[in-house]
Amino acid sequence: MNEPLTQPLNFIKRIINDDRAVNKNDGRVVTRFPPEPNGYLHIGHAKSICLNFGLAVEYGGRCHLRFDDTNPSKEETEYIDSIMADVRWLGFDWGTHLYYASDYFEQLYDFAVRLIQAGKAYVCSLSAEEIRASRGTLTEPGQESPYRNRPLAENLDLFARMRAGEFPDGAHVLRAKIDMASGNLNMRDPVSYRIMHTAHHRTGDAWCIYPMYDFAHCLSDSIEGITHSICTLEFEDHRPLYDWILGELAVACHPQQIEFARLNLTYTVMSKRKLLQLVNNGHVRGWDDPRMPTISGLRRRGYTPEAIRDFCERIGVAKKDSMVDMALLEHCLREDLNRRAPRAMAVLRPLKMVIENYPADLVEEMEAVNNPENPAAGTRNVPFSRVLYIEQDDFMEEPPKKFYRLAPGREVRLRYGYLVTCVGVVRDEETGEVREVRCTYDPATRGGTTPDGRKVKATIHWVSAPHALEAEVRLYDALFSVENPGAAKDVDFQELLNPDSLTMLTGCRLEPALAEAVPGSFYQFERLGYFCVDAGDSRPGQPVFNRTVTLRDTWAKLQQKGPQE
RNA sequence: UGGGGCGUCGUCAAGCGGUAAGACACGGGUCUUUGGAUCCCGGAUUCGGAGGUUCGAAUCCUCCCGCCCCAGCCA
Repeated sequence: MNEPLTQPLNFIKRIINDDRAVNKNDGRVVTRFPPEPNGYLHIGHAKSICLNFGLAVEYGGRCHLRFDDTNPSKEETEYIDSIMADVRWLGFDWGTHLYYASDYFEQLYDFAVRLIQAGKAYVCSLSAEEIRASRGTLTEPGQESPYRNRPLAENLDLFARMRAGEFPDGAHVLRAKIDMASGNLNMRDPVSYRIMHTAHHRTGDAWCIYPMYDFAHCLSDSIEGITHSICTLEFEDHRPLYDWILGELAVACHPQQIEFARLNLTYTVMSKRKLLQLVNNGHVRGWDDPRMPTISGLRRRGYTPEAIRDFCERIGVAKKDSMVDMALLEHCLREDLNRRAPRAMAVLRPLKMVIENYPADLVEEMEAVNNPENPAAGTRNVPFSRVLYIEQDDFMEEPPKKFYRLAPGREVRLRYGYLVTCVGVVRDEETGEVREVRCTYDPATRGGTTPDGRKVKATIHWVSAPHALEAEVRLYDALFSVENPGAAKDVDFQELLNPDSLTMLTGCRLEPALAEAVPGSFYQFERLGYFCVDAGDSRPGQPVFNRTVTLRDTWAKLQQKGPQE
């Protein structure tokens, strides 16, 4: 019996279902995630990871992790480690199926020799510039290389000597012999091997010739028995070449390449090149800066793998170029964190409150709910005393309409505390600024209850001043101030950075239990947002918090819409 | 002017000839010891445009328009 499908099928699942219906590949599904180890993974890669590993899980197949390490000049071991850590953190497992294209260099070389023997490849001794010049243009065909009809034996000899290291970089390349007049530039005798006297991070100097992507990728897929080779749209033009190579070599396994649209997110950039620039130019503090769309950045920011996977599920898979609203990612995060994050009280911008009729030497332990969404999370005690800190934003001397929080003469609830009424303020003698608010409390309202049933418009959070933990809190906002920084044609994207993407706050006052918060753990600071303990800069007993995402704040929203009367 | 793709609500995205799902965002309301969460309700008379086929078209055909990718010895 088939279970009713909750999600409509995307076009890739449709293809797979059709394949299985005719028992293609004996009904197996084998996918692969093939990163090049030349940078850190980002949320766009997460989409691909969720897709490939997700299909394997769903169809009872497997997904390989394969490093596409065919260009030693830009690849590093550091990236391999981070990529594996990120894929695991996202919750996926490649089991024993960890591969490297470089593991196939010998086989790939043999395939190249076979192609030469079949008269389908030749050693071309034109320079890179000459090859470019003879490639033609988008509308004009290219010119055939004078080396195109080199005798077979000479090709074999030259190719062997290329491998043997007899020639300097650039002296020769191996080219597939296809069609210099093809409308598809990838088919105009593409380069398959180049000479590169560069040590490889895994094979050392065993090789001085390295295969190009088009040659290595399809054959690596074939060697691994991949059934569905899923990649992004820009490789659509390469599919004829993918199929040509596998066809000419008549390999037993000929995977099907399927292309989908890569992820674009508003207010950020997604190209490794641009992300690298942000890192190198010091616009962020590294690949794992909490403002980066990298997996490591999102992790440090406090995103959960669950939220990212949910997001990848919701955005769907299609072929249309698209730009997904960052608000959706944040929504997925809030939904996950709302369910799981323990609540705590924290005052980011402290304003002192003195409760005039509360005994100076009294400290009460007030019971607070850890997570109203999850009764099993229990309760905790929070100390309450005569002097507290409240949020500056929660008090206004002359409250505008629709501001329901504390103001002179007004009564509000201190969450889990008491109802208090503002009876005055103390000003700075110099500046006239409000230094503290003076209140009286109603002893009958302990815990924030109202035995007489009276209503107050607002409930605000607070922290007992003598018990507070002082801490640093970092507030993050969008990295860029425009929706699509990558689209700007005449402005460098780095000029579009949001100057307020990071706000460092010191002297924040947190409820004392937070001193024990462990790095990486997350909390909801009531009424403010979700925060996590920074995994890099926190010290025992002295956590640094990152704001992961704000809570919806309708007052803040009203303010943005325009000044209120 | 070459080749390859794509165009359904502000943003994603179902729909596959039988009369436009859903999500986010947005607006309104309910509720509330987080102005959070929850819960309701509202929205495309129409599917890039124009023709055509059909009893019937977002779905089929024709033409047109727009957007994206390709001229690395990068992936």
